[in-house]
Amino acid sequence: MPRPTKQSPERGDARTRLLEGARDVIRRKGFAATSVDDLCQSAGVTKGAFFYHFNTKDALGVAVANFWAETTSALFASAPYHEPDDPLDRVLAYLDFRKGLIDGETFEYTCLVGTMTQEVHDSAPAIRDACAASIFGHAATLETDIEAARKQHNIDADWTAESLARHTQAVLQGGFILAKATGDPDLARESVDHLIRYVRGLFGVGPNTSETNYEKSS
Amino acid sequence: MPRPTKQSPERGDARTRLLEGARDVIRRKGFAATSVDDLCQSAGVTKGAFFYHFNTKDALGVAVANFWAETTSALFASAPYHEPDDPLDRVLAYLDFRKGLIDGETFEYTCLVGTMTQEVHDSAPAIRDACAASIFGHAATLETDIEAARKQHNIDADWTAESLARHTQAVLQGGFILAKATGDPDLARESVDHLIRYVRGLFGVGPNTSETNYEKSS
DNA sequence: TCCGAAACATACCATACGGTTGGTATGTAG
DNA sequence: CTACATACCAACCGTATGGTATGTTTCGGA
Repeated sequence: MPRPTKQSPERGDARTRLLEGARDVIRRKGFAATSVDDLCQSAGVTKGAFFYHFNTKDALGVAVANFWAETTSALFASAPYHEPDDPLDRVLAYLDFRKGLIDGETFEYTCLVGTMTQEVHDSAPAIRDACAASIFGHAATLETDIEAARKQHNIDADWTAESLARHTQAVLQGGFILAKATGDPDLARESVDHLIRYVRGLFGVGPNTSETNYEKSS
Repeated sequence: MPRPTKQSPERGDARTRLLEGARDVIRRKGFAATSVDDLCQSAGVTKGAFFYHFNTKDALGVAVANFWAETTSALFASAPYHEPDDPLDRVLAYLDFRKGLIDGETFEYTCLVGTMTQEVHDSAPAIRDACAASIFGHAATLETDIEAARKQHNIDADWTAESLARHTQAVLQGGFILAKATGDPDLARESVDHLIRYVRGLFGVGPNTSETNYEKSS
């Protein structure tokens, strides 16, 4: 049973605070450069609490990757891009939704599991696998709509829905890297625009159909 | 004047060996997780040699990013994809060339400066800027051919050559992440295939023109 | 042949790191 | 009220780390 801490009883239990803090700190500094003390400070707990909930630092890495998978899948499941009847419109609305998420500070919109994958792919298989499950699990949710769109629009494609779904994730991940290189989220949005143009081209639709615009109004 | 070491007199001077070792070790383990001792071991030198050539670990980070920029630009400058007369064929040949480079172990084909950007973008501006210069400097070499192709083929585009050049780098970087997540280079090649299909679509050419195939014959 | 600087190697230091230990407050079941 | 598990805290430990101080080798030039 989680119990609130004396210092901050309103912020939830220590384990959740550690995961939320880790999510943000690791996106700023990376996994290896983030010390256990950093993680404890971001959560407002001591190392005793940390190692009570996680046996090792790597164990937190796995846990925060799973935490990321759960929270993002909940976000996407409740997002409005599922509304259109045409599955192609849902795919395009998804991409527009993703584009709208790219806003604010770098650590706010970049992908935790993409970042961690880069770092630990060769040294921490458990973390890498958890990250991969998050990435490809999300891609699978998109694959459904892509395949439905392919059938509904009678596209005789030389590509698979699976590969296109993965490609969307690759474009997003790559866009994040360019954005990090300059600190400018426009570079990530720019690649999403190219991706949208590509998908439209695959399905033979023009640059302006009538899907809802989900971009932030800022 | 560089001097060969007793242990390995044939492998060149210590500074170059440190840069070459850093290039490979950092691509495996990441920058933060790579210790100075790791770097010294990979080069077969001691810490005295390391700190004689580089004041700090971060200074090596900047140096290895510049080293990467120099060596890769030399590789691409001498690559055969510049041969076609049609600039569009050069662009497509470039993408085919990049696809052919994706082979072997993960650390052999992934991008050093993309990896380092992810890690240090918020904590080591000097390294980040050196990485950004490498990425966007390379993209600029591609931009020339794209712009020439756009004019030659009379494309009235709603995209710029600059943005498309950056997008190619984003796709490659994103493909590397997916490849790292699974250890399978096919995932990176798959995204390049989508990118090639996109570029063909932008210029209205079919799936099979006659550019040379630069893929490795392995 | 001698010298001095460049190019390393060796030994060492202070600190930060991941992890451990012992203890304490709180909740809960009987 | 007892007994015990959960959830956390404070202090500590051994080691690895980035960095330094100093010694040693190599080599071109006077």
